[in-house]
Amino acid sequence: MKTKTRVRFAPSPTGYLHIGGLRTALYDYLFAQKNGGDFVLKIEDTDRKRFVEGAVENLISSLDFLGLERNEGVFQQASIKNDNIQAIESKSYPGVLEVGEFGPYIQSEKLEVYKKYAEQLVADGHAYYCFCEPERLEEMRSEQTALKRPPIYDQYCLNNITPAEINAKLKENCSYTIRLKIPKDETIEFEDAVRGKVKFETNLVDDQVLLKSDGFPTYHLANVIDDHDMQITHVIRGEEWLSSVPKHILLYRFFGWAPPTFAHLPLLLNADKSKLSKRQGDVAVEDYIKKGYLKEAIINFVAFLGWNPGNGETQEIFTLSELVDRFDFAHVHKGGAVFDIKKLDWINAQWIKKIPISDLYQRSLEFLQTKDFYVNAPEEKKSEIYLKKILGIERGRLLRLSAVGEDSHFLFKKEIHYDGELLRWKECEDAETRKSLELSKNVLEKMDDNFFEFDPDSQMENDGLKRIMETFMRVAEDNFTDDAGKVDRGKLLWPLRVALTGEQRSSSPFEVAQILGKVESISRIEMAIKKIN
RNA sequence: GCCGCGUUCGUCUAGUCCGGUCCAGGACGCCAGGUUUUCAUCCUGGAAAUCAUGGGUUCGAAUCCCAUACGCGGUACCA
Repeated sequence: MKTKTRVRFAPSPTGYLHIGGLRTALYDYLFAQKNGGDFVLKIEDTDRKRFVEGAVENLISSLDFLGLERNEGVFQQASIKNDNIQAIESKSYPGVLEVGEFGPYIQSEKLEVYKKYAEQLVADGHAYYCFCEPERLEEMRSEQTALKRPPIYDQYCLNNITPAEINAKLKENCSYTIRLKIPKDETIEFEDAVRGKVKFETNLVDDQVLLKSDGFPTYHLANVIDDHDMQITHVIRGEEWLSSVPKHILLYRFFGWAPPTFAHLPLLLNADKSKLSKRQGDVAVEDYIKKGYLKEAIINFVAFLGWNPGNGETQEIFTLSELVDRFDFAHVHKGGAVFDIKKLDWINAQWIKKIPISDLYQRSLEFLQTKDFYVNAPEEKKSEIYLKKILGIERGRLLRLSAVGEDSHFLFKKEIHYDGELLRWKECEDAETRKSLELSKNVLEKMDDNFFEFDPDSQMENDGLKRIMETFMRVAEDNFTDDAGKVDRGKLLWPLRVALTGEQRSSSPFEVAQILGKVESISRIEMAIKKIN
């Protein structure tokens, strides 16, 4: 019988969800979904020194926001879709829930388990107690480095302390650690899902501490035990873990367990190829969300950092479920990938154009509420339908949600202010400009009111806009064609656009007029005519 | 230092397993031109990689082998 695919994302609560962590979680999700498997979230909080308050909750929220659903492990009430699911509240993190039969999913809650296994290893002769002081270890290491030898524990406590002495020390409550006893002269070889065969000589592997003197396990011990307890079949993690795999393989062997498949992902890099770091830009997923990147775009972009669908595929924009269909380890890259924000911007712009207008509206509101032009706008210019109309013309030029409305601020104002000189098209005389504006005004006055009504949610072509445009184009041809038969549409359209927007650059006058409506458009033109005198 | 992993346009990458169709394809960015005035969008075109370097195998190598260089990761009672 084929065992069910089970993967896990195992972040440490030392801050927020890092973009590299997201990439790992994404690949976990994609791989699990693709194989009809389970995706488990557990928390590795064995390092109390680096623990950050609120980080667990934040990690969960970020994954939820991005839509990377898990079916087991650590949750928050809001992320549990099914009311029938049995959840236990965590003791160490109030409000955090644990769901599933293989818990606890928080390492600090299963300390006795790790200790029991560590002691079992000692009993079986695969690990030993170590009473060395940190100072001695440090001294030993610097001596080794000075002699240009690999810094490795010298096994002092393995060779120089009798069982009776160990018992005595334990009775005295001496501070101790438990170290893994690495066998000599062995080659550990394994098959990595992305890198292929990798081997290590055990003689160069340190007798790793498994249980720290504070009673907490190290990553190596806790990780192996958890993955076994939780029946994890594929361990997907960053490349920084590759060198510790021999320790993990040995642990699996000593416990008599079959190791999972390992897949070590390439690193994410800064522009200068160093490991992606905060110094050179944002690394927290929530920073990107705050800047107005859509979750779809973040996922789309991150998925392509180290993976591609292969086979000459030229599609670049993928939904989460399309990614699930295509994902495989064969196309995961081995080399690190530079995080290029320009490409993210482009993908974001594509997604802003792609999502339904009602969706764009919902997501834009929180950004709009931070803008003065929105806050100070009259109520009728804050209506859902009006905002959707604005978004309809803005989405084509918007890179990030955080800039929403900025290019259309004149649509939020009752009155616009600008220098009348801006109305002049090229070398035109004032009289010509005035004539042009009078003409536009006339055209608008005679225009069918229906042209100005449209449903921003509709997928259908905006017929009114088409008609408004056609009308003005015809008028331009009729009035501004020179003797050579060349039309200078700018003579009509530039003053019109400036009159409506007060801006040097903006959307087309047709779109703006349609949104403003007939009455307001005309009054803005009248305003403009006054400016010329 | 030692161990491990990597290296195709500025960037993300296709192609590498199964050598010829690759004087290396796509995308972002950049440059130029075009469309309905401006900006943006969109469209068309362009510049951009001696496939890290050197050797070997072969009729033929980005693709196979070896060496070197460079980069990165690990080398903790951190994950």
